[in-house]
Amino acid sequence: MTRPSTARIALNRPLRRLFDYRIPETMTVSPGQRVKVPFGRQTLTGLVVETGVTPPDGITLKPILEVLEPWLALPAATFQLLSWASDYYQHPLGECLFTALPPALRRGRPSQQKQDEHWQGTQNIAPLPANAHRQKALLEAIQRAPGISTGELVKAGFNRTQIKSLHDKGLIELTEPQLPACNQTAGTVEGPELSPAQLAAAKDLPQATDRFSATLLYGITGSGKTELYLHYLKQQLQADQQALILVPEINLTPQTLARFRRYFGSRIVAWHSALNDGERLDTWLRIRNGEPVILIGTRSAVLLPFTNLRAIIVDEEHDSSYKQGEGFRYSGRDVAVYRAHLNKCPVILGSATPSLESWHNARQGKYHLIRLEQRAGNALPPEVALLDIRSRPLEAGLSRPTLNAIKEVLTRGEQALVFVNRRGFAPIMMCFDCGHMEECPRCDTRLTYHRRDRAMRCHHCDFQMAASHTCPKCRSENFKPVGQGTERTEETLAEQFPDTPIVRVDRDSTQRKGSIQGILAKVNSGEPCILVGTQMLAKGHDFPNVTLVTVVNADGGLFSVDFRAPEQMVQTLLQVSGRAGRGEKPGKVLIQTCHSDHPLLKSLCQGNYAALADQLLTERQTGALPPFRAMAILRAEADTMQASLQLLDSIKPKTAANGIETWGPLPAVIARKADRHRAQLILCSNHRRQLNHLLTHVCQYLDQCKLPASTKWIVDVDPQETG
DNA sequence: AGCACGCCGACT
DNA sequence: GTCGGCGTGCTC
Repeated sequence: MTRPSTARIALNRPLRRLFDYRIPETMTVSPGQRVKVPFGRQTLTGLVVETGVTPPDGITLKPILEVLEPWLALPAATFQLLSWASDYYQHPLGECLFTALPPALRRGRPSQQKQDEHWQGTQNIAPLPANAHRQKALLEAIQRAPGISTGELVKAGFNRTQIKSLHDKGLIELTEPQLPACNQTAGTVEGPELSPAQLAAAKDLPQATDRFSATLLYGITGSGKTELYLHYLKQQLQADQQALILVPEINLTPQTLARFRRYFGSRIVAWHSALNDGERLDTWLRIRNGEPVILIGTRSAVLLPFTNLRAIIVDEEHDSSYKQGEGFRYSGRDVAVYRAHLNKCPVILGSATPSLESWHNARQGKYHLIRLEQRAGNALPPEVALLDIRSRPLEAGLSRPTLNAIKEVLTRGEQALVFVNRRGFAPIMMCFDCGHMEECPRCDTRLTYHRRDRAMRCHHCDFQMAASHTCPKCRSENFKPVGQGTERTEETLAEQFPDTPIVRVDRDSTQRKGSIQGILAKVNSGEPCILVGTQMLAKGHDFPNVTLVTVVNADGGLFSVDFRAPEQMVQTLLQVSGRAGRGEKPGKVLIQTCHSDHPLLKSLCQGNYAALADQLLTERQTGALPPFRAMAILRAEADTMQASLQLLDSIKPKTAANGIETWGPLPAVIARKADRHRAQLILCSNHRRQLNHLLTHVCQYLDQCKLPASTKWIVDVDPQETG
């Protein structure tokens, strides 16, 4: 067999092309290996994609300069996963591959903790010189223990020259490391105690097999999904196997980790955005070496180079933060399902409010559905009621009956939670004489008013200015904040309940690191208090003494331009409702709305997400929307709206072919952001394959278009936001 | 993305 | 006369 003399290399550049290089005769390279190559005038780190390729005509190949380490930076399975994702999400392969490397390996030198080479014998038989006793002994040692490392061989009295000599003769070859011995501390607890309902669900979870399976675990809030995950891993995961648990960023708290560590000790390893480069490299190498860890991580953990992954769990699978919103726009959840598929292992998607995508898959029988519809312990599901606030006087958004309900709870010595759904409802300054509202000079947005420092800020660029006391246009003094923010609600509540502590939880009040932990500790002391907050309060936290949840305004999601808005509204409201009555006391939820007869809100009161999801799916089917069709968005931004629209218009004719439907091009909902004019073209198809092919074609076309540097375009497959 | 080349305005 | 602005083009 002759050694290949050429290699195709991917670079960490936003280029939808690969570059071919000559492999010097003294060098061997394999796909997945890191190399150093000349590129123009610079020297870059590249990843080998393929060897033995035929380079394009008329190009003289430059040589690969160096192989950075003998082992594969991306093992075959991970490499395959990323190649698929690159194609599916239409993002350049080089950038996809490099996002799966820790920052320390993305450029520059080989890792400091240089990994040992591991050896095994080959099929080749070649005579060794009669006097080569040491080489003969070395070969035997390697054949006795395939996977033995250079370091171990040196310790056994061999030297590197002897190893190199056998390698050059083709008698030994590089191989994967053996699994390292576990020197891990075990958990202190055997396994979680399960309720009868949990036990029944546990029996229904997939058995450890070498087959792909996808399971949707639909478990209402407080039903104890985490215990099920723990139980499952205890039962099914063998001591030498790896598992992955994906969680949304804000759920990855020290408490979550501690809970898992009680059962699995140091086998639990965390992966999240707060790790530094050293910790990243360390964890990455442990995974790469096949250490049998159980990794709990956020979105990007799904791209880690597991070599023995036998189970994947995606918690809160409906959470929109699984979709990356920029660059390589992958969905951690969807990549996880594909990874399980490639890997032939089970994946479990868990949620109290499953995404319509997963719900649809379950209804179609693609996913196995497990229902867990009983709360653990004695907790009862909360009672949900609508409160129509049309023609009712409001105090900073709160009606009299709502305030009375809060008062009642406080007198019983319990706690209340006031949820402000701020989305699209930020406080703005308005003149009550001329109607003037302050706008951002660089964006098509209103400035929002921040009372704390009397500043007007744009939430879409970095613009800010001092707030004025009088209308800048007509000089009227009748210039006041309108709309609902957490600050105003907090203020009003403080007036109404002067003797009760008010705890505000939102991005501003939790900016100081760790302050949320302090806040939550205070709440869990159980003293009567009122919690005021945004989305952050809806997720995962357990407040045993909260017995009343009020939603200031539920109507934001009912009439939005975004087709996902109703789904997200229902999910958020149910998640926040789940905060009520998690202890012994029953909980109550009061939702203020101007549309108490809206069918979606009426169903919400039944507390039955399954019925709601069915209802929402019917609407999606009628509208021929995802998950019934595949969707992608082509977005453009330029110095003028005309340039953006023109670019998209030039694409539209190319989509006419076979079953691709397009909407637009239309200016984005926020048409101008930081003085850039934005537009989009929505593409839909009944056949994902067809849409994918079209997108490949469109990207190819746009790549070769000579566009002005200021005009940018991107593709978003399975978009989360349609604005 | 970098990085160089290239062609027009305000400085020694 | 040059230093340097960022538009455009190329990287195996």
